[in-house]
Amino acid sequence: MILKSQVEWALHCCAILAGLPDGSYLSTKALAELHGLPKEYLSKALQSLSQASLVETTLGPSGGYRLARPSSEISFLDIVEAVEGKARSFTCTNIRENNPCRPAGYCDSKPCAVARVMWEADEAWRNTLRRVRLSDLVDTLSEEVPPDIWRSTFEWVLKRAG
Amino acid sequence: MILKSQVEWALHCCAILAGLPDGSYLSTKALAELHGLPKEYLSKALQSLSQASLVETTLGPSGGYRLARPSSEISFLDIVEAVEGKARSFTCTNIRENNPCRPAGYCDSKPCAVARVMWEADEAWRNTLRRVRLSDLVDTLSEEVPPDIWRSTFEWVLKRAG
DNA sequence: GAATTAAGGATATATGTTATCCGCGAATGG
DNA sequence: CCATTCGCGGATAACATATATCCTTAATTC
Ligand code: FES
Ligand code: FES
Repeated sequence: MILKSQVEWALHCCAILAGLPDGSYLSTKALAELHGLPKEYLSKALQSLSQASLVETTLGPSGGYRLARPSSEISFLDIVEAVEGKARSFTCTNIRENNPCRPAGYCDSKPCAVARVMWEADEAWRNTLRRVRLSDLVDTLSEEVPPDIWRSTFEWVLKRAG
Repeated sequence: MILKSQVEWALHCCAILAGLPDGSYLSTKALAELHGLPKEYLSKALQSLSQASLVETTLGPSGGYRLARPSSEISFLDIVEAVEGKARSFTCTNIRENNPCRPAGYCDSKPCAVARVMWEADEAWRNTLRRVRLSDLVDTLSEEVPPDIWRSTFEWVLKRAG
């Protein structure tokens, strides 16, 4: 069980978009250069964010992406699910139905106890991600990233934002 | 992010092994028939359990698998990690190092804030699985599975256990 | 009109999952 | 001793998914 690397990309890109001034956009090209990522493939991740209505886009020169909502109203889970999908990590294939001792046509009243535990763990994972807002991440980063790097990064970004 | 189907298989097999009388073994063949699974491939999952020292094996006719510890001392996490591996679901590829605004040779003091949140969620998932014991599963199943199916299943199993 | 952009389709490659087959050595039962 | 039954590990193939690139289209800017 491994998450796509696109998850890391999308989270970092959203953190950058959260720091943009209102009304300006940042292009895939800039985000790819900033993070050293393949532009074409990063574009797929950003499209996922767009389809999930987490970001808005505009075309043409000075076009690109911006957040569709304030960063305090976007959770880690929103971003992770946009890229990774909302499907649960554990899928029950109902192997209990193959038990040869079962009467034919017997129908279970509940989902399997095994699956319920696995789904509970999945929910715990999602709840953790649900509780962390994008704005929390930006707060943490602005504390931890050395001020000169933080500043020069946003100068770099603003130079390319439309 | 999706778990292997072997996880479902291993958990169900362990639940059966937990119901075996002391000292007896159950073969891959029996476990595969009981759950309608490909014998050869299920064998790989059981080998993983064996390598993790969750089960003990013996060879020859009347050989097979049994739990290496009481079911109250085996957690869901033990079983899931045996099959799925202990690696975290999120791997940080350090894309922050590619920031062109970074001074060359700058070294981060902490893991990235993004990764820390993802790892925290991973821990929440593992903690949920850690808290559930195999014996808890057996208790739940013995309550929920209709008594006649439960009984005939173990008759079926005992007939094949060595 | 020329340049730039996001979007989406097609395609290729790498990796991981699922599955099967085989041979080995150990244990059992006759 | 011998045939059978096992777990174990290696090799291999089929299939799905993740990663990556390329191309076309339509919208936007200047
Ligand atoms: S049958 Fe699917 S988890 Fe039990
Ligand atoms: S650099 Fe890997 S999660 Fe931030």
